[in-house]
Amino acid sequence: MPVPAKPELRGLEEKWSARWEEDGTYRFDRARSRDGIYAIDTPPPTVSGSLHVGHVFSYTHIDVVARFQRMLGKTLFFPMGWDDNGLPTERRVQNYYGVRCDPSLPFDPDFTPPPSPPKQPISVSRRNFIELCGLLTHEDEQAFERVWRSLGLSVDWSLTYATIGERARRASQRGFLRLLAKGAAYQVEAPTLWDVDFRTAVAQAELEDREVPAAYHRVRFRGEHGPVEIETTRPELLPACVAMVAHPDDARYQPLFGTMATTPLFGVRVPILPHPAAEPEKGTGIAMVCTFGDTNDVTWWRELGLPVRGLMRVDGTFRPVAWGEGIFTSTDPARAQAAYDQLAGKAAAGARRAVVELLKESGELVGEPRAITHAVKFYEKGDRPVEILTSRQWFIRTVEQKEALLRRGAELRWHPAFMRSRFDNWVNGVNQDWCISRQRFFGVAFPVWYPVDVDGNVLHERPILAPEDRLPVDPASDVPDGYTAEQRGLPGGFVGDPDVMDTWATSSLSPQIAAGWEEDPELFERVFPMDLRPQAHDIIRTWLFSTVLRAHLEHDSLPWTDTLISGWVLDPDRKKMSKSKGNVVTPIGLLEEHGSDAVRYWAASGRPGADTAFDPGQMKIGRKLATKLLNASRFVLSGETEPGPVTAPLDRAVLARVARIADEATAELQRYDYTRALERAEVFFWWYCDNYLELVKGRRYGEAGLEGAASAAGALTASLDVLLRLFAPFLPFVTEEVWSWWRTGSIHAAAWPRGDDLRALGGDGDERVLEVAAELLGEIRKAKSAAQQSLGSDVGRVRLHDTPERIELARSVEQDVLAAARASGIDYVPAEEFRVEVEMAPPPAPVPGDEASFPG
RNA sequence: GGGCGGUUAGCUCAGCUGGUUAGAGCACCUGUCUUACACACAGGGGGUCGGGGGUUCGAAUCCCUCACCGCCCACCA
Repeated sequence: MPVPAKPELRGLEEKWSARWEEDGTYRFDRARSRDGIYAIDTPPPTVSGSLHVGHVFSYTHIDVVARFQRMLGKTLFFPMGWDDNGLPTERRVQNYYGVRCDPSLPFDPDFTPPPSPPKQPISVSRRNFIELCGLLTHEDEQAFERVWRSLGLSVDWSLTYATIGERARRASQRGFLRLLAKGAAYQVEAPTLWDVDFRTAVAQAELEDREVPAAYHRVRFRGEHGPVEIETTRPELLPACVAMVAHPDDARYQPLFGTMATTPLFGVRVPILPHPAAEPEKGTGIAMVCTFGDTNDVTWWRELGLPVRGLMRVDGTFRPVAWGEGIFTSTDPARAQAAYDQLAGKAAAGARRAVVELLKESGELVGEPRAITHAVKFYEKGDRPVEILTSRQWFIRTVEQKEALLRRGAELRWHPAFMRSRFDNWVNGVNQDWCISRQRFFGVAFPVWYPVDVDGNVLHERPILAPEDRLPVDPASDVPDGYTAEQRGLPGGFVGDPDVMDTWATSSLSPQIAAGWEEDPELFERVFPMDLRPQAHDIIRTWLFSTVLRAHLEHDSLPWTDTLISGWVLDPDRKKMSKSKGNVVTPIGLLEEHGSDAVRYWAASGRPGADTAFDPGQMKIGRKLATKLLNASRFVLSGETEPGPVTAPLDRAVLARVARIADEATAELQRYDYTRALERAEVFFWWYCDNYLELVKGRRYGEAGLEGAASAAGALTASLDVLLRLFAPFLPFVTEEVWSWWRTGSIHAAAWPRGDDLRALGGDGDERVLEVAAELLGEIRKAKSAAQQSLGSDVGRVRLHDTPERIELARSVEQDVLAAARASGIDYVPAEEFRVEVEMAPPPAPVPGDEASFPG
């Protein structure tokens, strides 16, 4: 393809992304051995809406690494995954179609959602709901793919997987069964973190703190020896109070240990007990234990062997109960009932107001509530604080693995290294096993059924496990071996486990899913453990942690050798770019406005782990760079003379310099410091354009004869060839365009440049030549600029004062400097310091043999 | 409360193992349409390197300390 007269960036994205797809440029070659493969555990983006600027940012980092490794000669295992299962998708489907899942409804094969979501959500069966989830995520995934292709991600799209896909379901279920077999997973009915809006259990890793207003209420209990006061922010849990605790060494309460107290309003007699977790400085130093207000309550409940009086339902409201018997025994059942009736059916906030009113009336509230602001645990996607409810859930043992996980974290190579401390911090703070079951619908089912005995009791302790060769199974529709479909739910029959797995329980197996674990042993052996896990820092405690855990338990290894952590994109005001703003600045809009290479340039300016400001200015600079590459390349490639041996000192010097730059950039990229690699190449490239191209221009046009022109052409093409390849991972479109003008094949399949190749071509060029020539030229330009003259104007003689050593170097490039400066000659004056005098007026008429003279 | 990162020109950031007058780009000012590029080129102004101590012949760079910003974790009766 000839060099265009007026090269343009416009349209390169469509042109080249289509060509790459057609040519299979990024196809993984599964025939290669392990050491010829670079495998990436690509983050599967959550398919529950749109991609945002942060995605463009961090996936560019991944792609730069991928392209670098590919050019080093590796075949890239670079899959794309779609994280489409889970709550975000359910929530989006509910809003998008205006539906709500009701598992009690039968499947309606004819159901189609209304064109626009109705005000009142339509209840649909679980299967209808799941089908809608599949429908919407499929659409989203196509839209995502378009953005990724337009950004230039060099993924092999034939390796795509989805976390709700069959392969992922099979891997998740197999992984679960394996854990169960080795005792690393278990089921228990116990107090669990619970989101009352989503009505599901959640995991410790999915919690976040939020500052919310609250109030301390001082409440008076009746003790055997007088009143005992506690302080609480959750007076509504008073009816769930099962004990009072104080520190064993607390002299104020030591006399009370072993005695009973009676709760206000409800008249329940509770023991006063010592426990070291009670802190004398907090509140009144004695606390009420409720089932359950927080994790402390759970500890006290367990360690002190207290009973459960669970009052909260799965939706966060207080269930109606009859006071008087058993756990609801009261010294005054009528009063307890009357009080509780004010709470029943209410959620926490309403119940709190009711209780406070009642306590005020009864005089059992001491003083006024004291307003405070404190941090409360929320499910990260939730709107109300998490509660602790007793329920039956599946867990993976993590607490007993803490030491092993810390060792794995130390084994892993972190980029940047300091990010490891986040992992260590989190592992050290793990205090409960990982709850992996969710009371939701669009997720991977547990491959488990339970027998139902003749009395209709579900025998949870005797789960019927699906055999591995039946996976994936849906226990809601599939029937366990030895039973018939008619026996579902009947005495003597069976029931399916109703829950689905936490989405992290699936994505923690992303390397295994992508690599064909147990399904494609040849592939698995070649790509697992993988080379790289790229991801953002906010999910170290979830995705990275859980992936390391699963690989450790299942394969006794790390899932990858290296991890590359990306930062966040920040607003100009230094806050994390919010969803709303991220949606205003859509990735497609950005790519269209600035061009993909330019946006990638901005992204690559964000160092590993560094939060980076959203900066259109940086994108403009990237676009300038891409344009400059087009124009400079046009100059380099449009000469008349064929490249020949590189003999001119200036040319040999520039090859030496380019060789050094290439080696430096290579070293940075090998350290995963793509930002510095880009900066090295970029700074040099601008210098190269402004100085070397100017100095060599005349000779390249043949002003100094054929040999000089051939040397220039040889150095120009050789250096451009290397520079293009150095930029290729960052600016894949423009570099491919220029490459196509004069080379065959894709630049992205070309070999990564090595300094030694250039050194072989140019011999041992002396780089100092470049400095001397550029400084000399600079001084002459300065003189023209000061005289407000065009840089193209002619000047007279130039007198260079410099050290003898540098004068020698200058002599070797004299013709190049004279041509670039449009000066008539150079006089050399040995001196201590570099100084240049320029005779501005050109000689009136060149007279042969006439010596120019300087004034003074 | 524990930890991690940051604080360098108006803005975005380089400055890695301490070494000559602290750099780049953007923005600003002044020139120049010079046959690759005006999406360009040349020139210029602009910083007590967050504060305070210390080590050193020498500190933006190493140590201590404080402050502020951001994040992670823990606690939240």
